Amino acid sequence: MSADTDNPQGSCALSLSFVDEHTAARLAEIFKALSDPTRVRLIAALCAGERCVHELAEQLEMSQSAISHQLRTLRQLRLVRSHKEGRHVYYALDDDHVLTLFAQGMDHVQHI
Amino acid sequence: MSADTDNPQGSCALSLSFVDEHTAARLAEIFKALSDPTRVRLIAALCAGERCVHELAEQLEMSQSAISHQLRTLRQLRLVRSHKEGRHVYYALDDDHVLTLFAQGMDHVQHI
DNA sequence: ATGATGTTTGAACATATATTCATGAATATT
DNA sequence: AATATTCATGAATATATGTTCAAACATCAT
Repeated sequence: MSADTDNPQGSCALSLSFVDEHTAARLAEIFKALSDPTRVRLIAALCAGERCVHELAEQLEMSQSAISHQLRTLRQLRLVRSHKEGRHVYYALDDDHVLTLFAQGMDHVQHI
Repeated sequence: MSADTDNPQGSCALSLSFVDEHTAARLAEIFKALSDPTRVRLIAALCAGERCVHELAEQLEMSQSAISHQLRTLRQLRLVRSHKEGRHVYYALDDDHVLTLFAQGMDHVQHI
């Protein structure tokens, strides 16, 4: 069996198999953002629309500080964006890409 | 602004926003599997077809032990499957779901 | 059998991570 | 002004994770 020509996964597989270390690191970073249950629940909550920090803290029944720390992680990785309205800081999914990625993960979980 | 009726993300968002803790944990687990650069590179390598451990170790220029440890993580999360042929253990992506999830991540990275 | 090859496993260590608590900054209310 | 609310930040701690090394296991060849 020749491993080099063996390609059971389809035509797009070839380009995916050439992932340089930098890209691999960035990919890992994105997935790492979603590798924590709290952050998963935050993303899920934001699928329904934007929310401010204390709303998210209530919904997840966690301290405001903990939520803020996690939102910071999500913010740094551009998975969410925020804007201020008075005292409140509203968070929302950065774009539909995040939702698609998240939904794909859900698919996988439900598929197993 | 009524947060409950605000839904700028589309119709599928509602169901995604109701993610119980167990599902969140499983989702996080899946994403965690892809949250390490080595594992990302492994998945990428396997996109081209099945490979045995020492081939992957050569390609990634890492010790066989390190590769084996990471493959175990991926195996436990059903992202890869393996079968033995003589002394060799061949690994492959478990199904197309993995490839789709991975490709979606690539999309996101290249989109930012 | 003996030795060589391919893979897995366990233990130990260093690093990374999430969480909590305390504090500070900005805004709103009285 | 004084106070309360909302959020961000830093430090400390406990836990989790990746890596390395050594040893064990399985398979094959001689």
